[in-house]
Amino acid sequence: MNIDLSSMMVPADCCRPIDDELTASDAEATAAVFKALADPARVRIVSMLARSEEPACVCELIPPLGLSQPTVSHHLKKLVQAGLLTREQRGVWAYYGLDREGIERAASVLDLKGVAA
Amino acid sequence: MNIDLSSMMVPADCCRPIDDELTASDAEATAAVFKALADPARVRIVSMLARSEEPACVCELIPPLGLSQPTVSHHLKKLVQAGLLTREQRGVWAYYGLDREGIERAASVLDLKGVAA
DNA sequence: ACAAGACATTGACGAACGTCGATCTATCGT
DNA sequence: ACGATAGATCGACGTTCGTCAATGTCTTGT
Repeated sequence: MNIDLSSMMVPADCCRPIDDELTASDAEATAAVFKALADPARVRIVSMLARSEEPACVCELIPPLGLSQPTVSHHLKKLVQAGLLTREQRGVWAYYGLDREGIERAASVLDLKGVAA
Repeated sequence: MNIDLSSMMVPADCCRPIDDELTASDAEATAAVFKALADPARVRIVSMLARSEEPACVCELIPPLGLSQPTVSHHLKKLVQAGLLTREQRGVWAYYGLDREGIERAASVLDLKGVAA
């Protein structure tokens, strides 16, 4: 009682695992970048810096965010660690700017063109 | 002892708040999408579906993920709610596929071209 | 009608996260 | 050297998240 699997339209043999071409560490690294953007405050920070072109210091960001200074510093650190922001010390002030390269790298992950057929 | 502020190279008048052109709810909505992608398992799910073109049923996803069935269902629900995946019931099976439109909408947020000068 | 299978939902638990007040560090002007 | 200020770090708190076992729901075949 052999069955020709190739001729079946509806796969009764569902549940054959499809291969994951993404390593566990690759997925973790990608998720880490999105995790950095998974907070309203950090989205607003990136949004503000994207429109200012020139870097901004921390004190400029605190009022519009409505958060305490330590909290803003915390978010900025997360974004720098994710490679989305750059930090530059100018005297007493710390200036944060967009890491265009990092942003583009994150955007390329969502690029569906060139993937699959 | 008047001071000409416009001629100062270093802004002693730092810390003037820059305006946030993104509403709080807008930032929250954007963050919600990234939050859906802020997990290694969900990144792998999207990655797998991006390469398969045709939707896949849950049972196909469980083995490569190495997670329990309820956990996989949980992740799939999150991705659907974020507008990144579509769900279609075919008999006993539930087929999940990429929501290309949703993915592109998320990617457009990271698009720096057209923003700032 | 009934049993089996695919998937969703619930409840519980530990880990990670966002937030703040308090404190520490570093830089500048006097 | 000192006081003032920008920003980072620490410690603690409540909340959210990822995970699983157990259970529920719905569809299919007998």
